Amino acid sequence: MEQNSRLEAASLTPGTVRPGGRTAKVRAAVLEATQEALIEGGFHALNLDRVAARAGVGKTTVYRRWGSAAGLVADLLRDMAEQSVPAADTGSLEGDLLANARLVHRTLTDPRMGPVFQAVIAAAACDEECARALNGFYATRIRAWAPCVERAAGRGDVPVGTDAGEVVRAVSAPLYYRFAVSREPLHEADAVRAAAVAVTAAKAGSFTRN
Amino acid sequence: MEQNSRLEAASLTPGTVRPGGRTAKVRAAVLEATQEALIEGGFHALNLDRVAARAGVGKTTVYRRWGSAAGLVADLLRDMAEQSVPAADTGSLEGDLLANARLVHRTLTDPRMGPVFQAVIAAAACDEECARALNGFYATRIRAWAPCVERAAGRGDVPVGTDAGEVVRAVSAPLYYRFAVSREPLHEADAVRAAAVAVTAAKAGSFTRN
DNA sequence: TTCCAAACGGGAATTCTGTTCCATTAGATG
DNA sequence: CATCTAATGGAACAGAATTCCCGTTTGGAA
Repeated sequence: MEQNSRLEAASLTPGTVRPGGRTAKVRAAVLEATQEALIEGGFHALNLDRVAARAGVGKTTVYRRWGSAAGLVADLLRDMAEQSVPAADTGSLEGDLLANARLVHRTLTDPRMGPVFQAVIAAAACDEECARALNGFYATRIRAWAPCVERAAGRGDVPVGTDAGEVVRAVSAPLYYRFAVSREPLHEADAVRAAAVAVTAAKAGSFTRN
Repeated sequence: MEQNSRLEAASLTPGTVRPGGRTAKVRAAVLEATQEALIEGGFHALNLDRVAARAGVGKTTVYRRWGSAAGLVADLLRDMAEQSVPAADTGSLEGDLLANARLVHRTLTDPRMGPVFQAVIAAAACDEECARALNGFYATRIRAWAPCVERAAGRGDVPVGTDAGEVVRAVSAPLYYRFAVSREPLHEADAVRAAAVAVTAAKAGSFTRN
């Protein structure tokens, strides 16, 4: 019985019974190689065979543990979600949301991070598991930045009942829209405007619940 | 010389020398089949072979004229950009932007159009030609809706110098952000809020140029 | 109406992607 | 430190995607 369950666990998700040492090294190398491949060729060009070669790992291992291009990206997203970046606390809603807008702008225009985000958005559009992973990634980020708005509500800068998450989303949305949807170039001014619009609307009570 | 240029044109872009009759029928059938395939399986599962079969067309033709999955989507996008939908004119900025927000919401949640937009966003993230085509599609839509904001400026509802395009983008952005980036469910309330936020910020002058 | 070549279509040949088998390596447990 | 087996890696294999070849159809100009 006990032996059976161990066998079952192993056959279902390789890499979970012996997570230490080699297995962890392999995962790190594969995710690193995946990210490099996404930067160079995007999601469509992601190839398990080449990822394995670049990671210096047998391709059988990659096929067994991740199964598909989408599986690789989903795992990369889970890895990315764990690396938290601290939210700002400048003392004013304007300052905090501007810091957020600049961070998003800097990330999306970064020559390495930009292509990675293009790729994970594409992967999420192609695969349900990736979509859930991407959703989790942003849920984490939104939760991390919501306190900025809650502090502003505490100071009386925005109405009580303001949906903090919605305000945070409103800052990112115009930047991601240009980046992934309308495919227009992103400028610093877009980040400044996004923050300003969110602050104005929040103070006017456009984000209150109900 | 003349014969040479004709030959060259034919070898470069099949379907441009004799665009009438059969060629046009084949294109229509292939783009229709492409859309159906995207609805069913998304961009990642788009297969030139199956598209050809579904369109009732030789697969050689599809490979020759479109070359790749990205080529098919890019042409589909050019076709979609040509089909214009008229913008609203309700007499108020609130009414016009709410109509726009509802239209976007309805489109993205439509069981057929939703998957198509997921697919073209994914394709644009994978391929430069698709990215340009998608950019052209939204440039057309934004241009079509900008007059709503310009009329509001004429009425004195928003400051002179308000960037009409930016206001229109601001309405779509939160909806597309949920749809394609954070992958959260879209509700009617999101559309209403998006329109309200854009109106509030526009009236406050957050979208003025310079 | 006639003619020419653009565009198409079917099938073979090729290339590339993904899968399976089995021997080898190395965590974990006592 | 000995043992057991999870996890890995190389190689052969199977299957799908793409290209090539060449005959057929058809749009459009004379």
